[in-house]
Amino acid sequence: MTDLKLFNSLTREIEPFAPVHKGEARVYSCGPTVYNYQHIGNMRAYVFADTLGRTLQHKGYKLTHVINITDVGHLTSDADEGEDKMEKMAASQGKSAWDIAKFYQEDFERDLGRLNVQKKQHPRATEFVEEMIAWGVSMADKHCYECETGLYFDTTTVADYGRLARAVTEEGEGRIETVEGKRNAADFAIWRKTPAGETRQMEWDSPWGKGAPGWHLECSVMGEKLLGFPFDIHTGGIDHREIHHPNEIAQNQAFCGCGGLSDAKNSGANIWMHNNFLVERSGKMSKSSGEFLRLQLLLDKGYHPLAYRMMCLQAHYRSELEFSWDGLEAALTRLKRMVMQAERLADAKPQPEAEHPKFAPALEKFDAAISDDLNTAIALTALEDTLATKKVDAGIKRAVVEHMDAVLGLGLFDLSREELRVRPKTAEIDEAEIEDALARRKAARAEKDFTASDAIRDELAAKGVDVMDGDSLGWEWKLA
RNA sequence: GGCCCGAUGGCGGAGUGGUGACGCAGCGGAUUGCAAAUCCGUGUACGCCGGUUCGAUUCCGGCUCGGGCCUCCA
Repeated sequence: MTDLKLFNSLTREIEPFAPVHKGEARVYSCGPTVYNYQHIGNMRAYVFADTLGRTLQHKGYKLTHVINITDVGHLTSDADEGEDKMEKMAASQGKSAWDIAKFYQEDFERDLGRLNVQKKQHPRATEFVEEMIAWGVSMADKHCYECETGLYFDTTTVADYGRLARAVTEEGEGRIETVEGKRNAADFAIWRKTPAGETRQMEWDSPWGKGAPGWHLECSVMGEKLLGFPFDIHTGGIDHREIHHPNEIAQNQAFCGCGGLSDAKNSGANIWMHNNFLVERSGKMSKSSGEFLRLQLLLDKGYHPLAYRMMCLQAHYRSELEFSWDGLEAALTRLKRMVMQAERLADAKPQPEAEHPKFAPALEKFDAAISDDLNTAIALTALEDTLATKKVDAGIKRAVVEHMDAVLGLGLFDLSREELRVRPKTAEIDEAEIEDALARRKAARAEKDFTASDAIRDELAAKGVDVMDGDSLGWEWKLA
C-alpha cells in the first residue's frame, strides 16, 4: 500500500501522514451549530471528514473521530456584541434554547446517517462548560484580560498568531468592529458575561461572572479532553481557516504553555485540513437568505441522499464544487448504474483472501488515488473499472468492490435500485395506482393493442412516471 | 482597501512538460411492437498575450474574467 499523504493547511503542503500514536488515528472535525437545519453545503464537510476517517481505517489505523455539536456560544456576529444563535432561534420559535439544540442535533444526525457517515462521537459544548472555565482560568494570567463584556484572549501573547490564515495583518483586521476595551482587533472572547440585569437561558457561573463560553474555546477543550494533545488531524470548512482555527490554535498554544514557541505540535493537531465550499451560481449557500438547500429537499424532489454523496466524491475536497440539479441528476444516474452492477454480485460470497491479477491494476489505482490527498474522483473510477471487469470470479470481484466501497462509503451492497427510486413529494399518484395502470397496460400489450398500451404509458408519463418494459424494475419516477 | 484562490469539451470534474481521466448529456449500435431502462462503441476542451523549452493545457510574467475571506457561515 502507498503511504497516505494529506494536504496540511498549516504548511500549505502535501505531507505524509505519521500518526501520533502508533496504529491509531485521532481526528477532530468542527461540527455544526445546532440553531437551524444544516444545508447540503454544510454536509459536504462531513462527507469529507467521513471519507478521511474511512481512508485512515483503510490504511489500518484504529480511528477515533469526534464531530462536536456547538449548542452554545456561537454569536450571530464575531464582534462579540451579537446575539447567541441558539437563543435567537429559540425566541423566534417560542421554544427553549435547549429544545432547539436537541431538535437540530437530531436532524443533523439523521442527515449524517442518510449520507452513510460512520458513527462518530458527538460531544456537546454545554457538556464541557466546566472544563472550558478551567481552561480559561489556566490561561487567564498570561494570555487574557478582562473587560466589561467578558474575558478576552490577547492574540499578541502567542507566537505566529494567524499563521494558518496567512492573512492576518494589522490592517487586515480593519473591518472587525471594535469592541470597547479590546486591546487588539483580532482578540476574541474566552468568556462572554451576561449583561447586567439580563438572564440567559444558557449561562453558567464563572470567575468572571455569569455568562457563557466563547465559541472558539469549546473546540480546544473538547479536542484536548477527548483526543489529547497533540492529536492527528483537525478538519473543518475552509471558512474556519481564517478565524476560528487560528483562534483555536492560539488557545492551544497558550494551554500548552508554549506561547513563546511556534512548533506545529503546539497547535493542538499535527495536520489541519479544510474542505472547500459547495457553491451555487446564485452565490454562496446561506442560511440567512431564508430558503436554503437541505438534504430533505433533495429527497422531496426525488433524489436519493447518496446521490449527493456521489456528487461530493466526484470532486476533490479542496476544490469548490458547483451544485446544480442537473449535476445531482448526473450523480444519481452514475450511482444507479453502479448499484445495478453491484446487484449482479448480490449472491456472490466475498472472498477477501483470494487474489486475482485482473484486479491488481484497479486496486493499485484505487490505493494510489486515495493516498494522494484523498483523490476520490479517481478512486471512484477504479471502483467502476472493477465493476466493469468481465469474466472473473464473482466472489473475488465482490470482495474488491467491498474493499473500495468501504472507503468511498456509497454502500453499494446495502442499496437497491428500487430504493434509489425516491418518490418525489409532489407526485400526484401512488404506488397502487401505478401498479394497476401497469397491469392494464400489460394486458393490452398481450393482446397487441399498442394504441391502448401507449395511451396508458402516456398517462403515466404525464404524472411523472416512466414506464420501462424490458426492465425488471418496471417503472421509475421521472424527475423534473 | 488588504489577503487568497480559480479559469479544462454541452454540463460537472480529475490530471499532466510530449500518446489530452472519468461521469452525465449527445451521437452510433445491440435490444424493443415503438419507446424506455440496460449493455457496447464514440466525437468535442485546457481564458488571452508574452517568456522558458526540442516541445506547455501543465512552469514563469502580464492581462481579462470569475470567486472567496477580512461580518455569522462547512
